[in-house]
Amino acid sequence: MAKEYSVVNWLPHISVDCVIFGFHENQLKVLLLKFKNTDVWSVSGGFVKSDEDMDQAASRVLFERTGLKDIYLEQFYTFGDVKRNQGAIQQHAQIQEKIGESGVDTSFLSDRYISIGYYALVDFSKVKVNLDQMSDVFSWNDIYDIPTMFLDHRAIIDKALERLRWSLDQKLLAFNLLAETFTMSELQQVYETILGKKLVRTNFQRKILSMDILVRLEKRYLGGAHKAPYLYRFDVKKAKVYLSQVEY
Amino acid sequence: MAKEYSVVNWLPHISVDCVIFGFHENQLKVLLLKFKNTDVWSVSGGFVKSDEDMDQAASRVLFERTGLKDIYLEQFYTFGDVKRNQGAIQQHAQIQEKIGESGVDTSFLSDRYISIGYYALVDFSKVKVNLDQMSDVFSWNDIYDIPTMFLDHRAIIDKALERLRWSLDQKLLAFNLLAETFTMSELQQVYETILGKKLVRTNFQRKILSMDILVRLEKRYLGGAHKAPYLYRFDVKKAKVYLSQVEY
DNA sequence: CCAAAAGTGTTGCAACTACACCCATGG
DNA sequence: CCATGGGTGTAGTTGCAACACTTTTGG
Repeated sequence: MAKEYSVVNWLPHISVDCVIFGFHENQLKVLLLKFKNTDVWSVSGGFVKSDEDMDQAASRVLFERTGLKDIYLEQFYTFGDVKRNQGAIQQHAQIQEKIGESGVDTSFLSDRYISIGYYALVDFSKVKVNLDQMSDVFSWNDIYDIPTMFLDHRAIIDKALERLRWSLDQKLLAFNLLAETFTMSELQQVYETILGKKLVRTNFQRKILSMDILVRLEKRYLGGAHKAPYLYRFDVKKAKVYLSQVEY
Repeated sequence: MAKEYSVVNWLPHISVDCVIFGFHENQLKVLLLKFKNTDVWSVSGGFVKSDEDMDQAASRVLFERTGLKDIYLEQFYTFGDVKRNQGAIQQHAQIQEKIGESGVDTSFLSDRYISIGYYALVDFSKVKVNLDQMSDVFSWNDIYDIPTMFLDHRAIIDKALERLRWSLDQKLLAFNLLAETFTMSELQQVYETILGKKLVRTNFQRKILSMDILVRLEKRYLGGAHKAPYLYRFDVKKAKVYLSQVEY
């Protein structure tokens, strides 16, 4: 009772899972957390406060994990099977035992949860990862190399990726994974790693430039013995014009 | 306590809203219910049992409302703003008062709910609508003529329609809105009403027939003073072959 | 000089659009 | 006969894929 004034009211049986994508070393990566003393990984999850929009809850989870605000977030699917955790009963027991040792209350792990899935696109270089209470390690995993995941988190990642591929061109999402300025070949590599296939440079360049959504800046000098590439910046206003012109 | 053995356990703060589409009089219709003694309409909603998958809950809601099973259902979005009901406080008060008169407990109307949105595609001629406790009238409304809706149900319908347009070709959904057999021009009208634009008959016909997903049956004789149209049946097996052949 | 970067040109394919036009047929 | 249904042909367009080729330039 003494602490009641500070008790946060969480909506029961509802969670938010946030698949965080980043681009690094020419590959698309997902941020994963490992439960303490186990080999089980998970995406970043959280709960929803009773006075909080779901989108806000997802933003909060993302902020807690990465320190970033104003990040691209998209809700993609809600996972609500009773047996989402089927085949993971042992996983539960193992995790509860291992984490329980550190004094964290893990009883919620065996409750039924309906989880609203979001994915986030972040500038890898800006992320400062904070672990949660139950995790001791984090990792940026290549999307084609996902380890054993908690519950149905593998399916959640797959569905997120499917939707990301989908929205990539429709919403010009690739730029959310890059720094402020980038070269054309970096952009092409983002496309290639997300779509999982090689693209022809000349055609890709033509396509992107014809959208008229980029501003070309000075060149990037790295001291290589060759011509320096141009840097580009994504122009939000131009992008809006472009997106509004695309028919539907 | 005497009734405790039969009490169903519902997940709190979670609801399922089901947008039911049908095709009638050459138009795409949505099934709406009107709250007793009010002018406020809603789509078909329900709650989720604690031992029930979300998809099952949606199927159950659909069955209760239409008497139909094994119907195409697709989850399309989850609505979770705290103020989903903003601007509808008066709506609440009005509805609670009006419906309260008939002895139905409506206290849940003012709770916060996270609603998982599904849409269903039904054969209009097979539906036998059952009202729920709170409604006294139902109506199949043209999608371009939606009345004042409960809470954010207008936004829910719009989002469902957007997704339906989207999945129409990808998943060959049009056939779910037609009877077992249908003519080519009926099919074309389904496409036209969903997409909201006229299509050129010859091109449409070529496109559909080239998919090789239909079986042509005998002609339909209605006694008109002109050539009778062919009837077609959708062939599920052929459709699967077609969909698996379409690249991505 | 030379390797990387940037850009142009062209060819061919596939899909779609818009029409013109023809044949079939029920009553 | 004739209104409706069913189908073919085709010309123009667009977008994209593939690839050859040229030009630029940092060090």
